[in-house]
Amino acid sequence: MKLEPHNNGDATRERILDEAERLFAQKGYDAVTVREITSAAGAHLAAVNYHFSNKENLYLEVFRSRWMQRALKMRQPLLELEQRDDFTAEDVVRTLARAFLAGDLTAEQRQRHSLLASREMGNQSGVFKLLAQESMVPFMDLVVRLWQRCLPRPMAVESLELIALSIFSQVLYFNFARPAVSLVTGREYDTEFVEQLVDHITNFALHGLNGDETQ
Amino acid sequence: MKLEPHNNGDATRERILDEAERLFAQKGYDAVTVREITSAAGAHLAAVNYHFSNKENLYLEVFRSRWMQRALKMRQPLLELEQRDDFTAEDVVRTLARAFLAGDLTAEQRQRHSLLASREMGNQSGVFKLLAQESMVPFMDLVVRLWQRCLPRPMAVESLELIALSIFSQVLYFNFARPAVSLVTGREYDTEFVEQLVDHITNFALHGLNGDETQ
DNA sequence: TTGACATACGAACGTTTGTTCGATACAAAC
DNA sequence: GTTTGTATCGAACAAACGTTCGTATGTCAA
Repeated sequence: MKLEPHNNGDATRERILDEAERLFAQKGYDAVTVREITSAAGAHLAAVNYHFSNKENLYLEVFRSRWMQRALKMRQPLLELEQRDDFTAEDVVRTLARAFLAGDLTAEQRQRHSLLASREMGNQSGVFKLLAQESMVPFMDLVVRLWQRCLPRPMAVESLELIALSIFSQVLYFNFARPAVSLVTGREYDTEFVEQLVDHITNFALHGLNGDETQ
Repeated sequence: MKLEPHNNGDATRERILDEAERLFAQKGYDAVTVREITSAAGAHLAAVNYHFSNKENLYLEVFRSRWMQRALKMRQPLLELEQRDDFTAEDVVRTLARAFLAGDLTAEQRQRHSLLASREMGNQSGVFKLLAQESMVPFMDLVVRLWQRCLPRPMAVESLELIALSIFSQVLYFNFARPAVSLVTGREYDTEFVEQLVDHITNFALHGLNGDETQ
């Protein structure tokens, strides 16, 4: 009856991580049960405690080995931009918006990413500290650094930080609040709409309400 | 030993609603227990089921009788603006930002409001539908209407909706993600910083990165 | 004083929760 | 073939969960 060999390598562990991330993003930590995770992963109930000692550590591991890795991937386009010697402020914003909304991850992965992040933004748990210190702060610093290199006239770091946060709040929101956005705009998150969103965020971040429409 | 009379009017009910809202905002629905709520409210465990039939209905009632009422209050300044016959796009944005970040509610109430909202933005529960249909959509419509009356040249409704969502995402984020914002900026949410945030959002929404600094 | 009514209380219910533990099955090493 | 180590399994645990129910205590009208 049993198809899988017992010496599975890390196959079961990985499957549990996958399903755990999916369910944690969808429902939040407390709404998900260990039985739900292991059942979805086709694993035994006790597998969570065997591979991750306990539920809380599994949650932490989701961030350490899944979320962080994806955060690095999403930072990559900006790092590549940093290598170039000519780029504009628009390049920076567009690259950022594209990385979060239309990068090479799947749509589901992006939503997961933002949902998990937004769930941790409110409290001050250990996961939040990891997420903020290891991902958010370096990301903000990078964006500010890029702007300082390409803006025609210098701006205060404090102002640039706030602007970076404003843009960040938008890409986060347009990802994790999809039901709300779809309801207000009446649009589905198809390729066309996502491209429009990238354009909008770029435009808005550059010129605000007074910006020219590029589309 | 008992100080409160048994015929309490709705005092116990109200106390439970208060503590329930506070705890739901802080921890989320599933992380809060009925015992925790009633204990914080100084009420009996069974009081929740007596006054609200069950936990889920208590959660719904928090939104119906607390959250909605506050949402109306926060819309008020914009409705007053609508009565005037002269106002600028800056007035609209500043009034909106001020209502969410520095209105006459307490700082804690504003954070609660945004935390509860952000928790419901991700899923499609019944509470979300209530929140979106009864509060968010009318709010967006109002903002778009105001802009259409005062902008020098007409803009497409779709563009204005996206801009309204962008501003909304910022005021929401700067409220519910206070730990993250404080960590990145190194600032506490004192009066001065909140005023700076209102200025920033207004400025950013009007001119984006290219905006003049008014401060 | 009595009755009806609303609220609060104590105590328990059945279920679900995360976790534990010993037994079992398999692969690789000796 | 035996041993060793890793992974899975079945079964159970104690604790915590939301909920229920009968009773007690108060208020107010008759």
